[in-house]
Amino acid sequence: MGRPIQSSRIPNLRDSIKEAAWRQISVSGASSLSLRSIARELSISAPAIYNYFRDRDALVTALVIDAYLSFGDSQHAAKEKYPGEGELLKRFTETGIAYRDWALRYPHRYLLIFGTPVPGYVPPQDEVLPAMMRSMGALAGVIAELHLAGRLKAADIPRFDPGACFFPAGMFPGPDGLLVYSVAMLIWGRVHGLVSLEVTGKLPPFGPDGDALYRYELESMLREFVVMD
Amino acid sequence: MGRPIQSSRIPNLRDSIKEAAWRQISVSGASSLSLRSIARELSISAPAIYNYFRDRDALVTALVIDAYLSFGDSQHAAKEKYPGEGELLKRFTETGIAYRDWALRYPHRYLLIFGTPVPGYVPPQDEVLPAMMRSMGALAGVIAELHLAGRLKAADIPRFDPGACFFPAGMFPGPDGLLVYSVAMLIWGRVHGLVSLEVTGKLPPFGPDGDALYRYELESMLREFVVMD
DNA sequence: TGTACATCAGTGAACGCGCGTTCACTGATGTAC
DNA sequence: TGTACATCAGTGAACGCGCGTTCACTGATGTAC
Repeated sequence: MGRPIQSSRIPNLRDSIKEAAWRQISVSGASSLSLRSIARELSISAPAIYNYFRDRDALVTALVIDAYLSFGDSQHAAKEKYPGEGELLKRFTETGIAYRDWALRYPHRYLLIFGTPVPGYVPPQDEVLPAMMRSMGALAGVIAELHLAGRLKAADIPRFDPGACFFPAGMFPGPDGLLVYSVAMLIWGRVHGLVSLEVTGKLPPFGPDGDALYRYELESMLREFVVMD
Repeated sequence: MGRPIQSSRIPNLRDSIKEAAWRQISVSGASSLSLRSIARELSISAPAIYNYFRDRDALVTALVIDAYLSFGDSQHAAKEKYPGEGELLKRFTETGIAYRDWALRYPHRYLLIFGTPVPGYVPPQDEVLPAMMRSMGALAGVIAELHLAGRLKAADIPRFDPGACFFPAGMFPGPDGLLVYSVAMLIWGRVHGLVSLEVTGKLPPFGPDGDALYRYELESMLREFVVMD
């Protein structure tokens, strides 16, 4: 009969723990994430989790990083759909649409990284920063490309000082990086506004009119910030 | 010597409980609000709270309503600073600025009503609705007034169907209420976007450049939606 | 091939903690006569 | 003015629960000889 076909051990337990954690977050939010109930769901004992994560906070940090990675993948994939020099506007729009699509597909990931902070938890900057910068860098990069192509309405847009910002200094290098930063903040604000209202259920979500509202905003940004053909 | 000057009872205990609750929320967020720790802070026993609130959820609901009332007070006060017929633009700007000022002054009240929902808690619509509609009605009212004065760029702005929305049907009566609704959603989205990024610490908060960024957005909305003089 | 051993993922019991809520109660207060 | 009484805000003990984390352990697995 040979060895037993299935071992009692779960393969890739580390990943299974994270999946169970996401499932719990989608039910009751990140602040009430519990190691014991994850263990219960996986039919393992709670201390077993400590073989994979130093403590509860380390698990949350891993989730935050995964969320940024997944978000970044979707942002860069969208951006790379239109890599041509003449496709800058399409590139912008596609990346903007991907922002919302990802958020609606993974609302709890979006809220974990962009929503109300989890009380009592501060993500360790040194661990999270690379994934965060990569993900936010996609849309910011498109804006920088628009600027390099001389297509930002540079004269009309005021420069805002980053100060002590979410984004580290040096994220927007090049000539007049402040302009790129300022446009990025304005655009991020508008995009985040609609998306977070939708994701928290305050706008009619997932519907065709959510689409229309959002697309209108993207077009309106182009009209306002970009020199059209 | 007469009666003891101070009784061991706290006057206005109901209010004291709510104040202690806000203090706790500002430290560790609404999701970890605890009746026992409120009691501890007030040096009373936990069951005493049940004389004033049916249960924990009832306390949260009272906080939500208070937040809407406080927000609504600030919105209507700002709006009434410029009641004249020729002061429509100032009225809009002032109300918009009050939106952010209130949020920055009471960040946890803002997050309680507009942030990530408290897991496991759904505010009872029938209790919360009046305070909510009054507060959101201020800015919406200004937009309706702009429309009545024929100053919305009606032709350029698409109409979005409210669908199953945060706002109940009938919030925007009058001719072409859908236009008012659509503009209100667009404006709310932009306002909420910047404000929520600031309130959650993702933009440099409380600084002069937060001011500038926000004022730029308000002006940009006027340019986009309103027929200027 | 067979045996001794090291590894180490996962266990079960225990620690000390805080929570919401209930219950019978107490004791100060104000009122009625 | 003095007494009997009703009211009811607040108490203390108890209920059953879930939590993160630690600890010494077990027992299956794979390796060295």
